[in-house]
Amino acid sequence: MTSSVRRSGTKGVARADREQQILEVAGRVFGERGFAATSVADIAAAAGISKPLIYNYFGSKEGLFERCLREASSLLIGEIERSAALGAVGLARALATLDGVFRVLDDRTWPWRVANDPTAPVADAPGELMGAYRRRLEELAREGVGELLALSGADDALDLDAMTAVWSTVFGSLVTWWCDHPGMAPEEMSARCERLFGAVFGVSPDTDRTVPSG
Amino acid sequence: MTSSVRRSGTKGVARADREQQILEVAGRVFGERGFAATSVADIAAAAGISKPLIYNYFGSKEGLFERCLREASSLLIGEIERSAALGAVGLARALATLDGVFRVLDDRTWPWRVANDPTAPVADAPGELMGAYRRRLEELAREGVGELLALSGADDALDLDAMTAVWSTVFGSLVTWWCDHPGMAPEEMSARCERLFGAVFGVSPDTDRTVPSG
DNA sequence: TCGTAGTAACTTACCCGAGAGTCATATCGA
DNA sequence: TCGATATGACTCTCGGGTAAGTTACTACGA
Repeated sequence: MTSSVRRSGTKGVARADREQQILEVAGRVFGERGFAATSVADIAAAAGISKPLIYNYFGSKEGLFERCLREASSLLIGEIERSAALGAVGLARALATLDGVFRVLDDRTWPWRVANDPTAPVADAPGELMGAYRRRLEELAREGVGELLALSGADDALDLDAMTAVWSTVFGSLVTWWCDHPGMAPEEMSARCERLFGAVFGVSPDTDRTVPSG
Repeated sequence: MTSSVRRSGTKGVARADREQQILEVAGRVFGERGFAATSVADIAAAAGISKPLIYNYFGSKEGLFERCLREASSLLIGEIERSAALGAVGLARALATLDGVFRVLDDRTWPWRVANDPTAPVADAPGELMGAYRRRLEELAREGVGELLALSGADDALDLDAMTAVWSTVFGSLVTWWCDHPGMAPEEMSARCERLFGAVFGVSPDTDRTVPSG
């Protein structure tokens, strides 16, 4: 007579499957509480497995986080570069980028939260990855912002720098606001962004007024 | 013959003075590394005293942080309300508010960093304080944003909500960017903000175009 | 001008719990 | 029966918090 509760031993889950399952759960938990505030035991419990299994698969808490971060950043950067490659310019490009991000995060927002986790470790692999992710996004943002500033005749390097920082956080705050309102469809949020940009710039989005993306 | 290194016992510093000194040092360290990443021992070392003295004065790590946060939020909210009371409207009010914050933080930016520390505890007194600070700022921001949206005929409650979030982060990112560029004079940064707003809105600041503050 | 007692300021050396990480062992499918 | 999958029960370090003792300033009586 075997107990209904299996106490140890294989559960017949293949290594690759288990790995994916852990990554998905870990991403969700890291996304909710942040790296610093979640323990490996939390993740193990959420995944219905034991702590050593995680160490067996990922080596360390940082290693696990790094994998989540890698998935998150490649998902986001991939989407944003795809939107950029669409060829839209200015305001339209900004809206297309936002729309792409909303769609790719629909019903699975943890990649955004993980990629923007303020409690992520600064050193080692996660820190490098985070830095690379930020630099790439900033690069893309800088393009669009540069066009906008050039139009106004402003060519100060620090102005461009500051404006890029501002645009990045605008983009980020729209996505974060949407993440905090679960159940709102991507199209609905995209429409909202269009309205808001229209209200600020006083133009309709098909105008080729230059506005940053990314 | 007394040793040149005093090992324990009073150093002749009055309680009130010591308290102020610890608060200033703690604010700086909390501001640099964030609440979660700084230990009480770090602060003690930076202040040149021992850990128990901090507990004697402030009861707990959270208690110490709460005092720093209290000072920071009252400084910032005080300044922002003062700017609001100046009576400027729209873009001019936004610029006046930014200018006030730059001036009050000049050469002492930790209050901003502490008040915006993403690793601050969410529960208990610090959490309450942080929440109150955020709500107050949001209230002020909502005023100006509401005017702007009303102009465009947009009256959706969630639009207002999202736009308020965006404006708050724009404000925040300008201040944070400035904090990350030490040595830049408040007037210089204010001028920069004016240029940037001009580039975005395509208007000069004395236009009474409605734009949020706070 | 000296003890000397009282008190406020301060430190050393410790406790203790949380959480990262490890080891020996158990179970199962082929 | 062998190797892959899995776990219970540990160790160890870090950091918040404390108990108990040390030093110096002050007041005051002789």
